[in-house]
Parts: sequence; C-alpha cells; structure tokens
Amino acid sequence: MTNAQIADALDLIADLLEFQAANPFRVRAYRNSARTIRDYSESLASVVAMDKRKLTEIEGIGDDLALKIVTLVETGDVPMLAELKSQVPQSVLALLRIPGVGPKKAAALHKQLGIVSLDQLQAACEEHKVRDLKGFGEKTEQLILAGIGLAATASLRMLWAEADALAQSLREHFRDCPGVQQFEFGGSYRRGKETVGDLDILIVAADETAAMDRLAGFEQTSDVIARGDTKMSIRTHAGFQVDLRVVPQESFGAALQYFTGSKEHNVIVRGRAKARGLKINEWGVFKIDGEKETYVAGTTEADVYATLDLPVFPPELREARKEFEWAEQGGMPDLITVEDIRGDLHMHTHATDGTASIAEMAAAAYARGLAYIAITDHSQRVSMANGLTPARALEQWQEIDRINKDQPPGFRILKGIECDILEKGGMDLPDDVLAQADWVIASLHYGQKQPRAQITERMLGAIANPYVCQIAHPTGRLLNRREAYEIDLDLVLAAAKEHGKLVELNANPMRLDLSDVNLIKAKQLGIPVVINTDAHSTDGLNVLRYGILQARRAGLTKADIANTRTWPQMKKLVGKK
DNA sequence: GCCGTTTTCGGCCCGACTGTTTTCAGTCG
Repeated sequence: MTNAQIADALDLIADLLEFQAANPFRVRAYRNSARTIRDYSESLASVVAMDKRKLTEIEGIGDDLALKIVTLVETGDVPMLAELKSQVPQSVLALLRIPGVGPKKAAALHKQLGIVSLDQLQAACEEHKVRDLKGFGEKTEQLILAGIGLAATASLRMLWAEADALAQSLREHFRDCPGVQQFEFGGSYRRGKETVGDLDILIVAADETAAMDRLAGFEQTSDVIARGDTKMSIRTHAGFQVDLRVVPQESFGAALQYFTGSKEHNVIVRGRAKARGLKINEWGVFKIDGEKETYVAGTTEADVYATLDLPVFPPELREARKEFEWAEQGGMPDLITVEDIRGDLHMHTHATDGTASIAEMAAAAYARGLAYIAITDHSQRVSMANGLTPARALEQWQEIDRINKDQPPGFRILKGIECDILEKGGMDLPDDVLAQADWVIASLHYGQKQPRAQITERMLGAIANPYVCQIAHPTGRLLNRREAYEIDLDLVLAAAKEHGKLVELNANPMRLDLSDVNLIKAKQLGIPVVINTDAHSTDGLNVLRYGILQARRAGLTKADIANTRTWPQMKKLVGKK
C-alpha cells in the first residue's frame, strides 16, 4: 500500500466524519495526517514492516492513528472506515462539491430528503422541496441548482501556466485603474503550485468601489458571486473563481501573508503569535492586552514575520513542511533560479515531432543565455513522431558536428537521443549506437498500462544500461489528464543512485514530472535532478521557469540541480569520458 | 484525534459574506 493510498483512506474518513458533524478538530487531525503522509518521503508500509513504533514520531500521528495505519497496511482496510461507509453512502460526498454546500447542509439534505446523489438533489430543487427545509430558502435552492452543474468541474484546477496567463491579463486590466496603489496576487498561484484552484488579488485602493467595478468589468468575468465592502468574488467564463480583497495600506503585508497561505503554514504562524500574546489576522499583527488590542505591524510581509522573529519565507516554501525548521536552524535554502541554469538536455527538432531545425533550436537557446543544449529526438519505436532509426540518428549526429562549427564561442550542441524503453524491456536502439551519443535519455511512452512490477522492471533495466544518462518524465503523469503509471519510484530512485544516473524534472507545465514531493525524495537520496524543457519548438524553451518553480517548491538549490554545471562537469557527473 | 518552557485536560487560526434570521449558522478561504 502506497503513502498516497493510505492518505486517501484517511481523507475519506475525514470526509465521512465531517458529514456526520463530528468534532471539527478530530476531522482536522485526520486531514493533517493524510497530508503529512502524502508528503512523507519514506514508504509508510516499509516503516510499518521495520518498526511500527516509529509512526508516532511523525508529527500529527498519535497512538490511535498509528494503530489505524498499521491495520490499513496489514489488512488493506480499517474497521472504522468500513463502519463509516455503512453509515453514510459515499455518493453523498458529491454534494460537498457544490459551492455553498458544506457538511451541515449536505447532511440535512441527506437526512431529511433522503438525497444521495446530485441527480436526486436536482430533482428535489426543481420540485421546490429544498426551500422548505430549516436553514434553507428560495435563494439557497436556486444557488444549489446553479451549483450542481459546477460540481462536476469544481474539482478541476488550472495548470499554473494557465493561472499565470489569467493573472497577467488581470494585472494588465488593473494597470490604469485610478486609485489603485498596490496590486498583488496571493494564494496557491503565488506559491507556485503546479495547479491553481482560484486567483486571489489584493489591492490597496483609494476607492474600493472603483476597484471592484473594475473587476466586474473584466472581459473574462462571467458573473459576480459575492460582493461586500472589502471582498468580492467573480467567476470567469472558463469557470474559475477570482477573489478580490481591498485592504488599507497598513494591512497590505498582513493580508498578503494571510492570503498567500498555505492554510497549514498560517495555522502554525498564528499559533506562534498566540504563544507570544499576539494575534495575527488579515488586518495586521495585534498585541493582546486583556480586552485591548494594539496594532503592531502589517504594512509589509517582512514586518509581520519579524514580530515572530521569522524570515520572509519564499512563497514556494510556505507549505508547513520544513520551512519553520529551516528558519530555526538559521536560514532558508538558497533556492534555484532560472539564471542558474546553464544547459537544456531534452528537446526535439523537425526530424521527429518538433517544429524547428537544430540550428534554430541552438540559436533560441543561446539567445536565452544557455551554454549548451542536447538535441534529443525520439527513437524509432515512436513511429507516430517519425522516430529516428540507428542510421538517421547517426546522420543527425554528423549534422550536429557540422553545425557546431558555426556556433558562437562557449556554446555547444550535444548529440543526444530520447531512446524509448521497449514494452518487453530493453532499449529501442542498440548499444553501439547509444555509445556514440553525448547524452542518452531513457523514456517510456508505450505499455504505460502494464502492471507495476513490469513497468518498474523496464525502468530498472534502462537505468542499468551503461550509456543511459538520465530518465525522462519518470512517472508519466499528465496533470488533470492522466495519472502516473504504476511504478515503484522508490526502487527506481535507489537504482538511479546506485548507477549514478540523473532524474528529470520535466518543465512542461502539463507534466512537471517529478512532482515536488518526489523531488524531495531525490534530494534526500543525493540524486542530481536535471530540469529540462522537452521543447518541441523554439518557444517551447520558455517553459523552463515552470520547472524552476516546481524545484523551488521542493527546496532545491543550485547544487541540487545537475544542469547548473558546465558541460565538462556534467559529463563527469554521469561518468562520461 | 493530537499535543504539552503555562497543561495529561482543554485547548486547537481567524474573519468576511450570505441567507435566513431577528442575533446567527454555515460556508469559504
């Protein structure tokens, strides 16, 4: 049983308990543990196998949860969950996805009208049965009816790159808004999460009404969900929510800190404030003296954190993982930046499924400040992309030798290949061909539905191949579209470590593979990560920054990233002569 | 359900907005 599966089970318990109106702190305990376990770098199943007692050493896991996790790992189930499932039909959890419907309202609908599905709820609304329930009314009924359609897509989150495009449009839209003195985005967008649920805008404005009117008039605004004195929410035509907060200057830093989150990070911040006789909310830091509250700070984030003797955490690290520990030890890691990257070792040309020539890719990379690139077109197995046969690969490498002569001093094109790992195992090109390349990427495009053991075995075989330098997009996931393939990543990483191979952080915004949690694992094992664009065009080189954000979220520094090195240093790193 | 330089019991972050109320509960972030 994987950590993700254990976490899913605990989350489900939390959902079901919440539905039963259990103690909210008890619910939170389950949710916190699920989150911790999802982020945990060691496999809990192996921890259980080695030493069960160790479980309670994990923050947020006490005797009770430890016992439940052991039961879960050893039997695949836990009695409490089975019990809960028998009490609450799981289909009712779908009701919670309707905006404005939480556990209380969902429970009322279930208990009083016997509703267990969105279809039944829709019928009940249309028959005007819902408005008569206590605590409900005509408006609530209409809201629910409108929300049922949204429920299907409510779980869909924007890719960070999409959120960034929307954010840039909004920033532009507000550029000449009169009276706006400060404008910033918070939330998971600012934290650089791979997907973003909604956008949070913070504004200091002389005229709140004008600022809110400006958001209402945004060309992508579909409807206004809520609008008060300081807060407003809209939905875009694409169905994404944008929240706007107008705050006074002296609260801007506090509000930015507050709305950047994460929620878990803020819970810790506020807990620390409380211990010092302070209170932090979105309006500022206040000293509590009996009934009296005195404003202490709030203009900038630095002021807010300083009241707790904390540094301004890079937003990417505000996930209540290691950042407070790092702060206590005297500093944050010096996170990787785009400027640190010297080379890009994964890209395609029109020889296969790319759109540009070798020379064009080289020129575009040089213009972006890189010192070396590897041309890594697909191998023959990827027939749809016109993958390279041995003869065509060798031909392309001769061409690269020629083009290299015309390159500016200090810039170099490497002869590479993205060689497929065949369904039955083994590489798609013979060793004597691979031996002639500067850079060999092994990747898996076919047989992705194979069982765990088989896919893992194929991957381990590739890692053991002496000519392979790195593994591309190691889990194959596509955000919002395809789950990772079944693979024992712990074994794969251990093998990469043993054979001195690199793992990729593919910067394509749909991939971002490895994930932040898996990058942390790689770092702990001391495996260098290579951040590549996998560009299929010259513009494709621009995705590098998405990969950098992801690496920053994992706390990675220049030293952790292989392609911050020069090419001669890289060669050494992978044992090439 | 977790946790402890106040504590092994009694806390657990905090406020805005809405709708249904007539002082507040529920939801959300």
